[in-house]
Amino acid sequence: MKVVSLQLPSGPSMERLPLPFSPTELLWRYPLPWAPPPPSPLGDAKAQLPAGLPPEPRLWTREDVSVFLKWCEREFDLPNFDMDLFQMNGKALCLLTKTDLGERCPGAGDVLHNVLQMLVRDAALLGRMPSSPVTPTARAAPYPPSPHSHPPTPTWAVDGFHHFHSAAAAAAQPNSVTLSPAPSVDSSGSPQRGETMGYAPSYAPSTPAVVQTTSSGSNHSDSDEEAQFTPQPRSPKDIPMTNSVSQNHQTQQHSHYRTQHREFFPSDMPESNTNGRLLWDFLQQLLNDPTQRYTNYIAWKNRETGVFKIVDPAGLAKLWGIQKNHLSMNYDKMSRALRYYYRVNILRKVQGERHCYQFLRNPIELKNIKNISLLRQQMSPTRVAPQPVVKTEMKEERCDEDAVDEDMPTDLSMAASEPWRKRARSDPVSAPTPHEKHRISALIGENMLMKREPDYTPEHYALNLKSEKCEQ
DNA sequence: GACCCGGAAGTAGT
DNA sequence: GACTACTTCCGGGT
Repeated sequence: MKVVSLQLPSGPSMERLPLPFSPTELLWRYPLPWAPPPPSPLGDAKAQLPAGLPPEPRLWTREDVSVFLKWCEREFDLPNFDMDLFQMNGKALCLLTKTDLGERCPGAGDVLHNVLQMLVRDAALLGRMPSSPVTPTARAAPYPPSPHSHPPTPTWAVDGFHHFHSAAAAAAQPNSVTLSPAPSVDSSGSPQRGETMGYAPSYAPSTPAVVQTTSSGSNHSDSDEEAQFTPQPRSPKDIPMTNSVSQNHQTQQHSHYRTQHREFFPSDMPESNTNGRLLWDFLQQLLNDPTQRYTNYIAWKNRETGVFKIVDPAGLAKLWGIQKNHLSMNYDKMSRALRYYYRVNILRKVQGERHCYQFLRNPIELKNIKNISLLRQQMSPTRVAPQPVVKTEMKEERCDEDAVDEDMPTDLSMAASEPWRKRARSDPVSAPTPHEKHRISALIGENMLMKREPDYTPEHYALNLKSEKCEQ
């Protein structure tokens, strides 16, 4: 067995950087934090890479990965890899940590990892790769620069990133991440080459799962919670291993999930102007995942009307916490954030149904709003009428609330908290004083009559875009 | 007890 | 420093 003594320079705190900046992501963001780079010990090996194998590992297809692994077996005299554990593209492969790789191919993880790191680094050196792991070319997509210009897709449920993907799809494809075992309902794995639902897989969020807890020592004091967070497979289909499976295999699964998690909504995600950093966007992206990989966490109840259900509140909160690097996130906290969206009419609660919410705004509309607080300028003074899909039993429940919310403020910021809005239930008589009313009016402004009308219907969501376009 | 609500203060990023 | 979008904590209602 050849000895590959690759001394990868260890970047500054690379492995200790908390999510969402995984070591791998850091590598992408800051490809060469340790300049000047040492000469690549892989120089020879690279020259011997199988013909047709792109020098940039992150551009590899699954087939390329297979070819590469086979090549590694031969070249470095490694034990045969279990190819089932490497059903992924190059980008996903590069996301695997040394530990991950070691779990998948005991005894060869270091070698594989170092080879990959070298290839990645050298590719970055050559400027072959963009700074982001995610759909770099999508930036050229015709994302409307103006908050009032909208892409042409009229159906909001499809979500804005549909067309953005479409535009960038072809060029972005090589950078999509496909991981295996595929968490998708699609047993064939994550979408490849843009075949699913007409979406291009330029952005393929990985299955949310357990965060890295052991390898790389990357996380901090919240690791206790992290350790408790176990992957929640969507269906029996998604559990390729059963209890009878060896611990080793489970570890590999675990590792797999960890790896996926590190890729969760990389911050350079081009599909929106918020990159999943905003909660509504995060939810939208989970909901609109082309392969429906997150339906075990959150799922549409009625996509047309924006009604969705949080299937696994705790799990979803964990995901959100990981996304925001608030690892102590729980549903209580996340739901508080959701409740702030009530104010700006981004969300409403579907009364009478647990964990059910409704988007009140077209995601494209939201994505074109650079600043949520701008919504205060778009607020209709009247609350949205209950949507038809909401269960009838809720209607009574809504009554008092609607009355209370009549002059609902529109500012999401804490600076504009709601002195006039006493607790609806505990203090139903507290109404805005004249002075407060005045302030509300000032907040609402004049020119911001929303497209939503008092008799707002779900159809408005779909039509909202259209009408806005026409107005322009 | 879980869910839901919203006030209040704090925080990280811009 | 102002602002945003939460996060955290909490008391209270369902």
